[in-house]
Amino acid sequence: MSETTSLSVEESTALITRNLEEVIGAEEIPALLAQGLPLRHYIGLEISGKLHLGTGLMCMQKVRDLQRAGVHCIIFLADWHTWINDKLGGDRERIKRVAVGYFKEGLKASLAALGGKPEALEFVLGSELYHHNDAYWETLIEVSKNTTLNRIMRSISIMGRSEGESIDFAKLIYPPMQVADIFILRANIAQGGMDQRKAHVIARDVANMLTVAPLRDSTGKVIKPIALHHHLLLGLDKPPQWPVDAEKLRELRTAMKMSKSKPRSAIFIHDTPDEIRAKMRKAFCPPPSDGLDFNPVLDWAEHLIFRNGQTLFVARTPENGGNIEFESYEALTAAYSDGSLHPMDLKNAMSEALIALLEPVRKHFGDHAEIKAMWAELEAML
RNA sequence: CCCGGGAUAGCCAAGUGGUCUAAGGCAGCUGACUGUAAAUCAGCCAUUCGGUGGUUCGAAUCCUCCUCCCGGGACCA
Repeated sequence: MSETTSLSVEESTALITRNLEEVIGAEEIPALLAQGLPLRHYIGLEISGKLHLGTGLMCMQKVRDLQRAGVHCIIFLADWHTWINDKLGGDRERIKRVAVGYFKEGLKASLAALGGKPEALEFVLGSELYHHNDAYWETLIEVSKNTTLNRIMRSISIMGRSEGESIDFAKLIYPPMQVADIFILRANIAQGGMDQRKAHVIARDVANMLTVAPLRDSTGKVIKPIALHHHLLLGLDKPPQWPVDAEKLRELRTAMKMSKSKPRSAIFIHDTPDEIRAKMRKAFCPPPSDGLDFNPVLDWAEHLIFRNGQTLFVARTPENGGNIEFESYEALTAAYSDGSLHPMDLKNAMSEALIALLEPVRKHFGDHAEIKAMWAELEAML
């Protein structure tokens, strides 16, 4: 508790904004910190299948940073959004059980593994937030009245659906609901992957038009939520288009990301060491001659190891060059580029690094029968 | 409720009475080749065609009933 208050505005700002793909409203942060406004963060998660590293590690790394910066962090368990988006069979009771069971435990364990404070997390369940909450529904209407149908239709990519896809009407309610969530949770910081920016941009655009639940700073002035967008980890499988056409990168990003619906592309937070080794061994890992940009193994090394303040130890036989430890991503890519680090050695090193990083999570799921049962229940409904 | 169109492997999809123990593609799996993966090559991958009853020597293919999906329309005192 004392560590959070001892940070300067600059230090806090740096923690809040580091290691992100994009920050919208970065210039507003120092002022909010300086005036001592309590910062409330939010990240909304659909209760879809198993938790993979994108959620467990990428999302939670930022949550850890925010906690260290003194921000109150809220994990919004979006059971209604899950229902709307046809995940988990659309069974609301099961979704709710998985949310407050498996999901909560998985996220807490992941955050703990990254050095965060799971006990300080606030979990909010969508269905509970909405129940008997006039302000929520009023805000939903206000958000809707201040945006357009076209805008909403263009934003359905936030739910992993492509524009032009045939959808039922409920899916159009999803984006404005997500925006309303932010305001009703009084979150002045909204976090999500790059795929969530459309919802966050709408939130900022309508922020000044809301009358029921506007966000305010300490002086009472209406403010917009700061939007933090973290990197989307590449899937371990070959991108749908290879080589990647830089022109089409925008659309391809989503197709290239790790996805639980493509098991080969993802590692889950409680995968066993052997599963991790097997998936990593099969991972797409193009040679340096193909460039470094869309290599998922390097991508993971950068975002999960180095940006997490760790080093990468590569155990090699003497004939393959002997052991070596990389202190930075730059050093790693330099070695990979000049051919002195073989892809297989890189993969082996990443496997062991991830196994070690996820060890506490596996332990959490393995040691407690009750938590293991939650996981089993989820597996059974996939 | 009415009209029309559908329902074939994880997905897309051919096939409209026998040669269908169901083409092809994607995905997936295995092996070969690479000190990784990818690419390439070889192999595997529906005894079964939404369910039911029937016609027939013989049905995924024709008929009955049922279930579900899609499009349109009707109803809306």
